[in-house]
Amino acid sequence: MNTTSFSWTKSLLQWFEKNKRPLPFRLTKDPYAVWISEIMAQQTQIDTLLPYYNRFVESFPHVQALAAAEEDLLLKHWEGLGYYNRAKNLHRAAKIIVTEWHGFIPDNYKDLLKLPGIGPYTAAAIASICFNEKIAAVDGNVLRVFSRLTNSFDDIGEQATKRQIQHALSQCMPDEPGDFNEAMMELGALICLPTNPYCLLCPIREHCSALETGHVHLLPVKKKKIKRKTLAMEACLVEDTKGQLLIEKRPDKGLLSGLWGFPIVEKNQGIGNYLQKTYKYTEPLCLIGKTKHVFTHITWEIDLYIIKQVQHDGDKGVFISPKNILSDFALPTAFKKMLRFYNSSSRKNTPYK
DNA sequence: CACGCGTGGAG
DNA sequence: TCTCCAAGCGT
Repeated sequence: MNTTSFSWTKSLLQWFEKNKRPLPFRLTKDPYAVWISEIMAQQTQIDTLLPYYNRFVESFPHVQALAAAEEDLLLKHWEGLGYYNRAKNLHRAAKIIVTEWHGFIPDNYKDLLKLPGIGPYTAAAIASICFNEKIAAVDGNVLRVFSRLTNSFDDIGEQATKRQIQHALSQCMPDEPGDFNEAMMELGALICLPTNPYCLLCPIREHCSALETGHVHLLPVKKKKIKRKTLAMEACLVEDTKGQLLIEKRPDKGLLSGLWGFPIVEKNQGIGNYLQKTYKYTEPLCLIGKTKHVFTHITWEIDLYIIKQVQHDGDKGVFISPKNILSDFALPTAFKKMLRFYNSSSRKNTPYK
């Protein structure tokens, strides 16, 4: 087994040193900061997470602060970033680190892998960047770069392919494994793009099998297509006599679990029926607009209704002013759209779409 | 292994 | 408008 690093490693590392983006979490090897950034980076582009990262580490500067935080506050910091289970797993892991690891983040791949929310990619990223462990961090960028370098038509959607690539790269890590991993990802993010890659600017183009054979545009191979089902939904803004709106905490399982939102049900259930059964509201509903919200695997086609001047005595649901909903509650984007529409349409006739 | 799980940018 | 895709993980 050849366990020396690849011949192109040096060129890649030199390119990385010169071209890497100045990201805030690159200013430190603090495993806590790197951990947070890597969790946020899962399935998320770096530019998107930057403001979230800065706010998060300011509010929760160390693992003890994170472990002691209220989950609602944590979710508020995650609001709009998506994949909210990441925040919950981060919380669970923080508590485990405090109670079982004396507040120290595990310093190796194997132990990191045991923590909730940390899989093969994230464990490898933290272990290599913070603790110099020679283990490959294989994300979507690396799968693409490696497929092209080796002219491999293996399906990168397969778990087996990911394992093989991680194994192959891990056998050949240089003495700067963290830099190597980051360099591979940075190359994928800046040069070896999914479409129209900048091959002429690539520091390892002379070693690229796909470029040599003209297959760059065919790689990587990903067979599985996402199939998205459409659900017809009905949502309702329930307004009381003081102009406050009814919000509900979503169930603790499933889509957007643990966050807050306005009453919403599938159309065949009927929002009027739901409100009457749950809150005994009998005031008339008025359709005020239609919109669509697209998740990874579901599309909601939403009919938005409103009920005005609802009488309630406090025990029938949580009523909060729109301003305080925005400032104090973690509201997913689908519901924020409704609130924006509500705020603007009270002054002028804005189409809801 | 297949599927559930958000959102925003780019072509 | 539609599709893909992004520093993936849990079940």
